[in-house]
Amino acid sequence: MADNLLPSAPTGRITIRTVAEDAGVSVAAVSKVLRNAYGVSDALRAKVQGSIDRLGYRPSVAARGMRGQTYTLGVLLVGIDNPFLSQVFRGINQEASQAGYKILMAVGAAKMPIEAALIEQMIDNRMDGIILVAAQITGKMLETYARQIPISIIGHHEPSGTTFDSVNCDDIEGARIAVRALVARGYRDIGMVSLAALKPKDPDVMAQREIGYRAAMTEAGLSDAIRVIRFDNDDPDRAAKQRAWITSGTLPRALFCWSDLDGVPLLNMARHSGLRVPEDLAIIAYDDSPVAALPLIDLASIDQKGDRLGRYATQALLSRIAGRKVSEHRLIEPALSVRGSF
Amino acid sequence: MADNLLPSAPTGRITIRTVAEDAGVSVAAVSKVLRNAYGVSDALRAKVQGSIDRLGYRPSVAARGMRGQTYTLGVLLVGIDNPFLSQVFRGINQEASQAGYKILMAVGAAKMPIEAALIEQMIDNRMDGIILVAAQITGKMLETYARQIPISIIGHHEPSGTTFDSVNCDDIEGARIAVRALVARGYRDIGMVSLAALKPKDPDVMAQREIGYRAAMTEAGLSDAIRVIRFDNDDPDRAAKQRAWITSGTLPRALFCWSDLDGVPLLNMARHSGLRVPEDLAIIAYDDSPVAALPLIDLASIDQKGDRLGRYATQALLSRIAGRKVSEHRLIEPALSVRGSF
DNA sequence: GCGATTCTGTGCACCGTTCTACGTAGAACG
DNA sequence: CGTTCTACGTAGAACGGTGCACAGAATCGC
Repeated sequence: MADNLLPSAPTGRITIRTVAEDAGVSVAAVSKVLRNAYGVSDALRAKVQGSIDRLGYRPSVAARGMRGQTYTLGVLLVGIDNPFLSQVFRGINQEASQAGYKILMAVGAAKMPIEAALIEQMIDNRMDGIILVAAQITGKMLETYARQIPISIIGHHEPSGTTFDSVNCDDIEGARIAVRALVARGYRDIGMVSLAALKPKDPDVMAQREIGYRAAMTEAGLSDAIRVIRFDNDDPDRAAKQRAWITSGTLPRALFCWSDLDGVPLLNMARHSGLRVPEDLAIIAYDDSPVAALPLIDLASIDQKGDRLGRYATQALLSRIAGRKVSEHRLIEPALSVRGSF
Repeated sequence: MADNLLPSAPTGRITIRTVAEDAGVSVAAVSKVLRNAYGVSDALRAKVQGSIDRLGYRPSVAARGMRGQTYTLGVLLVGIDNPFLSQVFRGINQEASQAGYKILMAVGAAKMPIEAALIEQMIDNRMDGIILVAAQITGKMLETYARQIPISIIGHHEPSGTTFDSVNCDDIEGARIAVRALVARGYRDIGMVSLAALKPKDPDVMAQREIGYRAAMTEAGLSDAIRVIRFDNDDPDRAAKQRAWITSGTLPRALFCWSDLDGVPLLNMARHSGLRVPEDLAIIAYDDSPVAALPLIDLASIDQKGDRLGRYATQALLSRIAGRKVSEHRLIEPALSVRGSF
């Protein structure tokens, strides 16, 4: 069909060869300067650097990727519309750029096959390492990929993993903090709002928060009041079902919600349907997103310290790339942002 | 038995050579199958495809990038925490994956030098094309980059540009719609909240919205009431200044706000400080983000149809990659999401 | 029946780097 | 003054694909 291949290359690309010629040295010498490799005199370095600057040369990542490093990290996010993720991303970006690494990211829609394809894409693109943020990918596939490329993961509790590193906020403790705070205010009938999980996997942050919730309830002698309400993330009638539940009259007195993503809408529905928060319904959610902090919302929430998660995960990845062989699993402490919703 | 006489190490990565050996054909033949190139019989294609599937072969993007296409598009977003952008991204993703293209994205923090560096990075990474979303980059640099790589841009009004394509929501019209809606309800004293711009550039969406605001006010015979209030995006005391303004008693009766990003907080501050919306202050903002639709917020907003912007921009980019030479500048119509805030 | 014209598949020269192995000049050594 | 070090620089083979030029087989036209 379209064989009108017009070679629109007016100016030949500036390659390492152009630079070498310009500086009157060998290609290998330029490469050495580029990589700060051993065996370059100051005179040669200056000469080459001069040519590089003058010509505005930039090495081709593609060509680099065929033999050496690309100095690029891949970041796989579950979604793009979650403000918690943007905190994490900020942390990653900061740490990576400081170390002279570039970031390319992809968005995985919380579906395993899509995530797998994206990870493979990153491997194909010869990234030096990958950071997975709250990915759905399971332990087995994770191990497989981690053998092919350094991986650092956020939001996946699997401290037994040996081929990858992880950084997490202590989700069990986060849930505990929330429940304890509610108990301290005198609430007894405390339910938890979670996602539907066909097979709740331990590594999942959600599972951890449920564990924390149950533990804290039991510790407070409230094991009889334990109640987990689930809303399927893929359900098209999700909002309607939440609304129906809020107005059903069967609500617990207080709610611990897995995320602001549900917490904010639930609080909205409650107030809108005439319930007073916290007088009729107390809520503490998770993620401490900016929306939760709005005066009209004023939703208490557990702060996961996303930027710190991002920074630590990047540090771990870089040290793994640098050669570390043993895996590292770090846990940071969450905190409650107290607001008027409980 | 099958001792490998050829240098293809059994342990090494599965390359095009491995596949060729396995299928008993030449490397060139495999490459042809990969690229759907001309001159391949069905028999050969089937044989090669079989080997590819069996071996789980995936071509190296880096190697491809050195000669041919990478089938990867770069997306540069201004930020990650803006819900409007996630709509756009969804549209891009949908259209690109349908055409067999992969997406890699980067985030530019609305700073020109950072954006420039990221664009260069994408060129270095041999992306087939780039989509810029609401980038700050100016016309001149844009032209320069567009000569090196196909570029399609969203949120940048410059229909005179010949080297790149653009897709925009009609921002002048969007502002007009908002002002007209306010006028129709009887409001006269209508102010606009905008960003601080040292030198307001025409291509900027903000400038366009201001033009629309002024035009609509003039058309309604309200040119005397024209009033633009600016808040610098980089000001650390931004929130405090907004709060001070809201409580200053010098507010206009109605507000057209450049984005929900400011509209939602302003509405919050207003209600929180005792003002009734819309009885004391009417507001229409821009972007129609999910937060605006929350019952407790209920903020009227101009819908930019982000996913359609994303889809069109991707289509334009792909057709440009396919060989189109003349540039294409498309404009789509915004719409008002009516809510209780005015 | 024979040259001309498709149709298929192959060989090989790239693409722009990195990296190993090696050559060479000058300094240090005995 | 010859020999060994050391430091610097170079040549050339990868890396994993693409795509041009071409050869051999099959089909066609007359």
